[in-house]
Amino acid sequence: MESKHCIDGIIAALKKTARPGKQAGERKGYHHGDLRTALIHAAEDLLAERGAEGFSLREVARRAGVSPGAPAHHFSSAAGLLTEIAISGFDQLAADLQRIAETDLPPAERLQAQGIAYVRFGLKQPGRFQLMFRHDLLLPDNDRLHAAGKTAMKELEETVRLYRTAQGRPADDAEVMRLCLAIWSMVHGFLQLTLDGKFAALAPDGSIDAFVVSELPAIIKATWP
Amino acid sequence: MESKHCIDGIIAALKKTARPGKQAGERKGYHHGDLRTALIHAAEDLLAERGAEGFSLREVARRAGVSPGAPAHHFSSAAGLLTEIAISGFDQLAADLQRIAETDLPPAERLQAQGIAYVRFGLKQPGRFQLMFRHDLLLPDNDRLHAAGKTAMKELEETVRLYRTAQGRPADDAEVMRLCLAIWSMVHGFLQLTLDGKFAALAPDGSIDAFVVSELPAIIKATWP
DNA sequence: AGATCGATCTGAACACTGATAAGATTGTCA
DNA sequence: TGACAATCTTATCAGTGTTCAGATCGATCT
Repeated sequence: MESKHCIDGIIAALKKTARPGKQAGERKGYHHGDLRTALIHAAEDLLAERGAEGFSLREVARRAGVSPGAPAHHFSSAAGLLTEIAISGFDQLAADLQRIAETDLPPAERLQAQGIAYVRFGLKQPGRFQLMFRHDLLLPDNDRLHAAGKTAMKELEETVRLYRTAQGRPADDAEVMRLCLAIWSMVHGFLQLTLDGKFAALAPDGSIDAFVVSELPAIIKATWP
Repeated sequence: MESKHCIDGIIAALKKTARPGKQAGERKGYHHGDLRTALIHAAEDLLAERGAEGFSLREVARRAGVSPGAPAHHFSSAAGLLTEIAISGFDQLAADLQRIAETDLPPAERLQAQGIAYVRFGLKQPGRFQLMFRHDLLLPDNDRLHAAGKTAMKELEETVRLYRTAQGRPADDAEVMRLCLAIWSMVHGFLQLTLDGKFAALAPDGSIDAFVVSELPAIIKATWP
């Protein structure tokens, strides 16, 4: 009995890490085995390929080799599936920011690095990033989603507090919040405008990402030296 | 002959300003008379009610009292109609910014006022604003759209140039561009995050607009004094 | 071991969407 | 008046998310 349960756990873990089922038709029988995570993986792939607007729940089911009605047994709706992906996106973002917070860089450089990391995150995963800020595609009032978003922002908040105190300026909650909103807004807007192609004319050779990554540090450092 | 054409012009002008056809069934006969502008008005109303995601070309046709296929004779596609609305949005935004540029405020206050005007524009017309930055819903490579966007940004650019020279700091093209990107990114990101509800937790009494309008000036002035 | 039962998936609906094409209608112009 | 081009209707197509009765399967209980 006990050994059986143990083996089941190992098998389930192997299935998750091995990422099977990406090819349709790999299924053993009527039951998929781990459809929930297979759907999430398929959705992440689709999001990476076509962006948030090219997403389609039926296409995800198709890629998982399953009928259009199958996802309903694992997610309340398309928004439910997308919400999971948005949550893991905020988790990844928080991890990226935390990695910088744990360095021994001076506060100013730490702040700048976090801003750059925010933009890099969005450039690497445009579809996922834009999804994270499309509340019309996500479940409203989802506690885990809100919590994940706040966790990511806490990373920035702590850095801002250090930055202010290192500057010898007041670091009360109101001042910290204002600077948080300021830098978050700037990197977020910069990223959104980039992803929407509004800076296309500024990059002569057509490589927007290169332009963005080269100009952004100068912009941030000029604003918050 | 000539008087007839003249009268036709007057009638057409009256129709445009009077905004008829908002109620379905007001049509005289088989032909609508001024369906193109009626569709634009209906689309603007729908956008104001349900936002960019609630938009539907069929619903617009329904509101104009016309069949689903009718819009195809006036716009190449749904994106064609939405592009017209985005263009007029950039025109309005440019006018708002220009109104401030024509005042005799000192450059710093002028810059701050333009940032605040940008956010106010988006708060007043959230659906239209978000549409303006959803290139997946608009016609790609539309010259008039790109031109309208650039015109709006020129208003900001001139103010930035004044601001830099008034500060006695270098105002070459590269520096002006960087500051333009910085302030545009911040107000744009601030607005996007607000409209996506990411600041909802910060406004205690639930009135986000009031919170935003009260905090934004402090944030901008703290960043660019 | 065998029956049962809940979880899982299918397949077919339903009500939508945007786009397209053939035909009906109308205004205009020669 | 007749012809023509612009305009609008109607029907159709392919696609979407969601729902639901029924098929299938794994696991659990007797």
